[in-house]
Amino acid sequence: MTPFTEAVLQIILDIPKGKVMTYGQIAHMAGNPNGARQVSRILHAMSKKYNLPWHRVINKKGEISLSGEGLETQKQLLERGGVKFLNSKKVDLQNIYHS
DNA sequence: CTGCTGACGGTTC
DNA sequence: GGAACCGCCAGCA
Repeated sequence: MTPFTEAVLQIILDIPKGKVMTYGQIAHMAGNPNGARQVSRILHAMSKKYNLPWHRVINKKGEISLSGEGLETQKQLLERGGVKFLNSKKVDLQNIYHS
């Protein structure tokens, strides 16, 4: 477990309900400005072992990067938290959390 | 240990 | 405005 991974997990857990963050933002805050991709890897791997709110993480366009059922699951979870959607994939950019 | 993959993002055509 | 390319490096077989 690298410090980067830990930081990423912390940040994700720290995202307030009803807000979302982009991979790039998280990576940058975790101390790795170019580690957006690693964030996605961490999400995938760690959400199985830990109970992570992975659904609060989206790409920079403000869209959900998944498709099919994953997309619907994420959408449901976000809407349940009060996040508004502009369309089936895109999240309202005002819901993006920045500290 | 080695190599491949990828829930991304910035830059360059 | 949009497609293509490249760098980044943590997991996993």
